[in-house]
Amino acid sequence: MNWLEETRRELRLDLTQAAERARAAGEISFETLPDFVIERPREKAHGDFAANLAMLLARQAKMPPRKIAEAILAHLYKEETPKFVENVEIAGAGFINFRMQAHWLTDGLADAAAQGKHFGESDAGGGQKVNVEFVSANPTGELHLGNARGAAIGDSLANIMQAAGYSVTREYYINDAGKQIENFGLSLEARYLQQFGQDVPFPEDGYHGEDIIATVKEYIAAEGDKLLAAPAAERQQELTRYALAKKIGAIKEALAHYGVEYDVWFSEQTLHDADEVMGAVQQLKADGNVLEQDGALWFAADKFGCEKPEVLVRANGIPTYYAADIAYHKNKFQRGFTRLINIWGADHHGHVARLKAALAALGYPAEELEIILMQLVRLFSGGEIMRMSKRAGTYVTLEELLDEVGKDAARFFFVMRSADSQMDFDLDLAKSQSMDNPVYYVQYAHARINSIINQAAEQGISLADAADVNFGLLTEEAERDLLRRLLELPDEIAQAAAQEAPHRIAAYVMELSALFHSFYGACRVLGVDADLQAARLWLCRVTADAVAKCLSLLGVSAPQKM
RNA sequence: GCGCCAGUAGCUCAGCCGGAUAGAGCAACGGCCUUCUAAGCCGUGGGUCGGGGGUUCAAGUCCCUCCUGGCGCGCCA
Repeated sequence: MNWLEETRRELRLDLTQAAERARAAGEISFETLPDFVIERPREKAHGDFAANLAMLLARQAKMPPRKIAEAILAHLYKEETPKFVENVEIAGAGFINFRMQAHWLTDGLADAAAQGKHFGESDAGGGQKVNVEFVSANPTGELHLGNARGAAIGDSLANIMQAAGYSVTREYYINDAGKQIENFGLSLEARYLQQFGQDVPFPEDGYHGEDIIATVKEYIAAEGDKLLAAPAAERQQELTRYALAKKIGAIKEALAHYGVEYDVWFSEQTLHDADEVMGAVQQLKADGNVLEQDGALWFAADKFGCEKPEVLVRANGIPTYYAADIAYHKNKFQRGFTRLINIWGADHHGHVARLKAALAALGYPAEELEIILMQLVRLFSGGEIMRMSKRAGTYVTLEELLDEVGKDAARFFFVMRSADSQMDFDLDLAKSQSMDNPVYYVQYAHARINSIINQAAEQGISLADAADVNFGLLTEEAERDLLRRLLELPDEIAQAAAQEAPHRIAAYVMELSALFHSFYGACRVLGVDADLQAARLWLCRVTADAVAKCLSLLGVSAPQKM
């Protein structure tokens, strides 16, 4: 339970009771009390909390909202004394505004201080088992900017949901089966044979990258020419196995540099090996949801809200990626997850409806599969949009990005924007002016606070026991503005989790930092009256912890000094 | 043609279940370093929230329609 939530709960109860009494007294009439909100007004002049109850009752009660508000107020706090409410007034179109007593805010700081590093966390998620799958890039290549965005969003969302009381598993789906892997094997084989002087043709849509040649050379250095005599199928298989392990290792390493660690690396091949793909197809068939046409097997997706049927098994007998994906998501539900979140590039959105349709046909709650479609990252350089192309040298890998701007700036940059806004990534800007990244503004706030606390320690002043501190001494406007926003941290985290919107945390921590910088300019911490100093030191401590928590949720470091 | 996302200050973007006078950063201009980090603070200017209609006590937010940009609509993944 957090301070704001607790307060809102009490105010809601108070208002509900007052409205019931007003009805009992025959002053207003309504069937059921509407689901009103208690919000924090943007304008400080409107008090600490505002309720829209009277406006929502207007229709039922057939009275003007302000009259209703008056009737409710006539019964509010008549029989009991409120714990924190200073006064209540009617304003605007019929808002009921609550102004809290001064100590309500500072008691909130005491409450936060007592929670220590856990301040901000909640059990809003109720321990729900959530699977967050992100990046899942093709394991035959390197990670690029789009993957970097997906990784930042997915990992941060997982962190945030964990802090909000969900039980989160981070998962990477390895597409190590299917046509592109077959192609990969053929490419490797061709390069392998070419290394031994054989003039073999390179597959038409093979992997032309230099990295394939390098991988083959590494293999030869370690294992020699033993595959020359092997049957082609075995040769391809062995080279594929070796190269995939290398590639996946490199992907893991790049992600680790980016601060991303997965709980599960899920291999698509295992689904085929365990017959889960055909198993899912068979289940759809048994339920009469497939049809045969042109030699292929189709899922009747049109029976489940889609436009047309979709191919599950090709005429050549090989199941499609779609069939494997159905089996994969079925597998996730079977592992006990009750909520599935996937971060996908916007170019995959055509796949969403048919995947949900198939899961619904299999009897799973498709609405618990949430697919966050992340708009694509467009590379921008010299004022022009460029295609990501290896040949033109405009292909930017995650590792290169990390070398250029570093983990903190990269992750903050990507998680600052909401997933559904398109991003233009200006390479020149990222390289030349990374200091413009707001991440430094936030980190600077953390370093500044740390500096104050360190200096206090050097003067032999340590943080007092929070129970002994008179937080009521914090009366300056800058202190109270900071504190007011600080206490919203648990709400912000819970809301970012519920809305699956990690960018909200970035926005929040920027605001919190701005409020701290203002406070810093307006109030001295060290060298003031000892009791005031003790209270301000605590305000600093809790602020620093809140900033550090937000940054850590975003995968960004909180430096002690800058 | 159909579907998804976007259109908010000069630029990049926030804006939570509809709430009161639409915000931030950057850019521009003017101030503030002999006291805790100036990677900072304080102040000023800047808006038909793409256009039009509708619902509502209340619309940037919901509905309809049109315009513009991006991405999809494969027996690819």
